[in-house]
Formats: sequence, C-alpha cells, structure tokens
Amino acid sequence: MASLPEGFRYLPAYLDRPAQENVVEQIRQVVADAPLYVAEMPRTGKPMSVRMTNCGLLGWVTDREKGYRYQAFHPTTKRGWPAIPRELLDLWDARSGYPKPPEACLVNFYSDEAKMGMHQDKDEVDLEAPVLSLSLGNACLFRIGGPDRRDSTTSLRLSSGDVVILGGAARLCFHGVDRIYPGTSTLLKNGGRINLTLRRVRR
DNA sequence: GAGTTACG
DNA sequence: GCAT
Repeated sequence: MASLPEGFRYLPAYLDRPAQENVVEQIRQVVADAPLYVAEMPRTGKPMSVRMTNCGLLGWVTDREKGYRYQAFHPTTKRGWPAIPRELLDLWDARSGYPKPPEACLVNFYSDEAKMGMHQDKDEVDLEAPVLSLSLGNACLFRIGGPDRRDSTTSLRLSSGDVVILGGAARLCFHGVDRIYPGTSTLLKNGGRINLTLRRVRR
C-alpha cells in the first residue's frame, strides 16, 4: 500500500457546481484572449497531447528551441498573458498558506485522449511556495510518486471541483495524468478536462 | 522523460 | 483497466 508524500493535500469537491461554472466562464475569457496552443517537447519538438495557455504575469511554455521556461507573453500572439481571475486568487489566499500571490496560472486542456507523463514542477525559482491545482470537467486518473522517478506511486481519481496542493515534500514529487474518464462530467459542453495550476515563480 | 511503449 |  503506497502512501502519499508529506505536504500532499487533497480537497475533494472543494468548489460546488455554481463556483465551477463561474471559473469556467472566466477561463473562457482567458482563452479568448490567449488561445490554447500545442506545446512542444524540448529538442525533439514532439507535440504534447494537452493543449495549453496561461494567465498571470508569467506563463509556463515549452518549445523545441528553448525548452521549458516561464515568460511574460503568449508564444503565438506575443501579447502579455491575461490576468488571473479573482476567484482563483481567492482560492490561493484561502488554501496555499503562502503570503505572496501566484504569478502564473497554467491552463491545461485535456481532450478525452490526452495524457501527461510523469514529471516534476521545477522550473520555478521559488520552490517554497506550493503548487495549487483545480480540476474541472471530466475526471482523470492522477498519479503521484516521490522525488525520484523510480519511487513507488499512488493513483487517485480526480473529479471536477477537486483541489490538490503540492507543498512541502510533495512539491518536487513526480506526478502525471494517466487517463481521462470520458463522459463523467457535464460541466464542459464539449467534453474534456481543464486543469488549472497556480504557481509562485520568483522569490 | 511535461513522450512513448511494452509487459504483467 | 491499471501499475510500472
């Protein structure tokens, strides 16, 4: 029986349905300004199955040439990212336990076929701040291990409205999304799943 | 190695 | 389908 790392917090059904609908509307506005795009793996240029965009002062991006990084503008439009919606800033204030505001909100859109390989979030300078994640739409099978890629892992089904926080020892633990469960939510009319992750990037 | 696949 |  594998155990979850210290600092991992799971808040099931943290947002009720009206609150989820509210956030989805805010994210629709973000996407209207900063369109979803297909990110590329460093060096190989292989496309990721997840489509992404960001809001906040900084956004996490990746492409073949420059690899993983944070930057202040959308890779396609070259415009600055839209602001993080107030509801998400409030969520951070309520649950992160961190005094400074988040600078980045990565918006990952998973089609019903999309996956995310096991990885660490380690492109932030400030690794003391937790990463706070909100799931919207179809459920997924989330998996988290330890700080070493070979560490044993635990799988967890995340549903719409669930919040997960990676802080403390969990902050640098490998994690990923093995599958989406199609048709498990009516929140998004066209299916799929949205994951929002709030991060503090700079000290 | 933020992908892909193969094997129990 | 799920763990690795």
